[in-house]
Amino acid sequence: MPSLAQTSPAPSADAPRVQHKGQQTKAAIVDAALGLATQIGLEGLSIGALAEAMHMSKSGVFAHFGSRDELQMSVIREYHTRFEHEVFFPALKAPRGLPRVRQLFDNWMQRTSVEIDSGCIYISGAVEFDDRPGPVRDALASSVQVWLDAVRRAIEQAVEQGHLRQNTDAAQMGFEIHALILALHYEARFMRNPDSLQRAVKAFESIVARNSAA
Amino acid sequence: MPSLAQTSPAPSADAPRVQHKGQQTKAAIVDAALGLATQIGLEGLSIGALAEAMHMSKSGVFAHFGSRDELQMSVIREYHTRFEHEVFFPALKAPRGLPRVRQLFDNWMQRTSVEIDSGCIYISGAVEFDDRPGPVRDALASSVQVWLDAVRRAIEQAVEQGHLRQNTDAAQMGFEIHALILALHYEARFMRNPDSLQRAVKAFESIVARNSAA
DNA sequence: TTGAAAAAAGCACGGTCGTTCGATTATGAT
DNA sequence: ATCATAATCGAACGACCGTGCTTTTTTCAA
Repeated sequence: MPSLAQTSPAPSADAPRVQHKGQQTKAAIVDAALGLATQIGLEGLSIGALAEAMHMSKSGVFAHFGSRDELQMSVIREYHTRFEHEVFFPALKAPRGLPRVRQLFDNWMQRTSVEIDSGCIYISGAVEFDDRPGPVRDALASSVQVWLDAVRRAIEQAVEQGHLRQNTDAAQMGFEIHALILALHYEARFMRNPDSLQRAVKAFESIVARNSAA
Repeated sequence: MPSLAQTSPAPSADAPRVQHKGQQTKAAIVDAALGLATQIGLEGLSIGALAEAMHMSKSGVFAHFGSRDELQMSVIREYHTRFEHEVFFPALKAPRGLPRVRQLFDNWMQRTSVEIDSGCIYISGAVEFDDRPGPVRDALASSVQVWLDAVRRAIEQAVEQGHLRQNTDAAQMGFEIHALILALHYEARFMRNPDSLQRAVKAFESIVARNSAA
């Protein structure tokens, strides 16, 4: 489920015409599952704990997915969608070019800051599945790749607009920005270092300055 | 178990005079446990699987540690020691200042590159324990902190030596270098992007250049 | 070579896991 | 209101988990 709209924000035609009871319940389960997964990871997410949180039986929850893999992938899809709506789409309102790159990073960092308390499944999932082949890993990796590509495209546009130096390596700059997000998450969430946010901001400005057009 | 020698490489006086059978076995278990933990994480490490790998009974393995926590902490201590010997101590042979900072980063990156196949428990552990208080988390966090502090000290020395600008923010530079390692691990190991290593090298050079004395 | 101490094994326990299946209840179109 | 269908439950399964106990085997010094 790529999206992160190369062209348009997509009509999100997932929802059926009339919401049957089952679909509402399933949506509620996925919502609760996402909440659990951000805290204890996709691997730590158990059907039993999820059922308890939902005040349902294990088998009642299970029936909506048919397998644990499907449950995990549903969570990933939901996370993808929310990431789009909280980070990507709002940044499209900023003018194409450097302003939009800044807005993307700001939103991304903002979300990561919130996730200092809740956790980010793009980061925890990468660690949990980096050695475990299968459909869940694939879904996670492709979801992340779609987002990283979107960031790189925004940087390329900033070059085209003349905001960044003509010889800017967009993929390189994307790598360095991604690095800052990972360090922010690591040092703030795990090491409990409160300076991390301003460290990330400062480093971002250095990167922009270095690649800025004269 | 800090070390990462503020002053001297420490005589490592852990080993008893005469190695009794038990200690040899325990060392072999910890070695195998570290191998398992780097692949499937400290949380994924199970006593049953470890016993099977050692061709021992579960209770035979268990008796050496008394609890799973102790097993995990033993693994962390072992990793700490190896990290010291593979990354930190060798870099001390480089002259104090920028050369040593470069050597530290090179060794660190080298190790991370190897860990693209095996995994790094400082990274996976951070994700697994960022929300789980307890002695294991504490051991892990303090072990990481000791290393990050050592990197920062090396940068400070490079400032003192006049290799880096006088107003260099050593903690900031340490943050940015750490970020590159995290991104290298993420993009190479999880995203399977082969360009990651040179991306990290290039970014490191940018950081050094920006902070270099005129 | 003996014998105490250390190490390892064997077995069982309560618990949680994902999953299956048959029975039961709730839903919603006719 | 009827009734097929969808949703949920309850119980059970085999597997694995960490851990505690008791017994057997191995080690090593006297």
